[in-house]
Amino acid sequence: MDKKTGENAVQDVEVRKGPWTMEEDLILINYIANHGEGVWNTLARSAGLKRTGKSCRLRWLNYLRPDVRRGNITPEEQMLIMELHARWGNRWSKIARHLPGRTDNEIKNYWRTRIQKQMKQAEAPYTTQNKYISHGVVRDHHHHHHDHHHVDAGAGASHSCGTSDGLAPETYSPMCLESASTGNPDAFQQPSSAAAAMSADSAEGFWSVEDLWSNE
DNA sequence: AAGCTTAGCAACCGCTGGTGT
DNA sequence: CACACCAGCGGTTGCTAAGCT
Repeated sequence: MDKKTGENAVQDVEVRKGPWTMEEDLILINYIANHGEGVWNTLARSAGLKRTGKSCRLRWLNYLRPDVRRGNITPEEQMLIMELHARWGNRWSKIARHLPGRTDNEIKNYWRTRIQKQMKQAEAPYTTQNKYISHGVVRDHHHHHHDHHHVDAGAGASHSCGTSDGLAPETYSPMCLESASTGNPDAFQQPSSAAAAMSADSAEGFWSVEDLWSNE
């Protein structure tokens, strides 16, 4: 009767779901800063987070990662997304690899909420055949060999963390410390330049809430 | 001014392929 | 060889904010 796959061990650890809190973010950030990422289930447990490894991974990759870039898709990026989507269909992660700092999730959301809508309105009444819709595109069969698990970041060295935007309201975005994205984005072991952003009491590489979210 | 609808986004879910035991 | 575990992908949902009537 127990199929506890380690991740779902609902025995004594109740698993949290839903939106992440600042505290949880901090725990995750600090843990990864000190121990590195990987083996997410173990990480979740060791860090003391009552989350699944999956959830931690997602949170980190899509949101907390220093080199992640959110909001304000530029027109150039939009063009690229449309182009790549026309070529590959819904291969979001593949597309994302060509947009430094962007995640598959964000591109997917962007596509669905904006581009798809735009096209629907533009393509309009007459055309019965949407030349753009992904249905017929490269849907060979369900194969996605995830080539690598790092985006080829490092190319986009100039991520200004979305602060230089005049557009989005910008939800709370913790990682607005200029990350050393030009190194190895994966490791993040020693937040060298980020360490500069830390205030005094974070001597041993522990970031406090004030360091990340300056609540005005 | 209040209620209702729509848009946007963060996060979850199920599934797949790869790898180690 | 079979089984178990892990990482990753893409689809989908649920919640909140914004816009509209």
